[in-house]
Amino acid sequence: MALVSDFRTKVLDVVSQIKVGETLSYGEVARRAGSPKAARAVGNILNKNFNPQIPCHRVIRADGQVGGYNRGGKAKIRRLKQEGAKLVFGLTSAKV
DNA sequence: CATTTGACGCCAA
DNA sequence: TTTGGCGCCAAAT
Repeated sequence: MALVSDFRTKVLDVVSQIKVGETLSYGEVARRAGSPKAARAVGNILNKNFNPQIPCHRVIRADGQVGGYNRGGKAKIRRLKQEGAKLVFGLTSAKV
């Protein structure tokens, strides 16, 4: 009953496990959720399930980009910087 | 029920 | 190195 869809629940669970200052990529979350190729699905799930309990803003792309955010990528970056996450630099990946 | 979209990821040109 | 295209999964329409 509690299982709406294994993936959805698992993804939300994994994301909620992210600690402060840590950032996971969609691919990583997808892999933990049980499907290493469901990175797209992960983004979709988070996008339609913005749970205040889940730090979806700590989930970024594998390229190092922040990706997107229901509130706007800017807000996401802001939140990550505020928590001390290793953000490259805004939206443009400044590959040092 | 089938099709389209979407916060991605990786390979090829 | 950069840009483009394909592949994969789930949810929405």
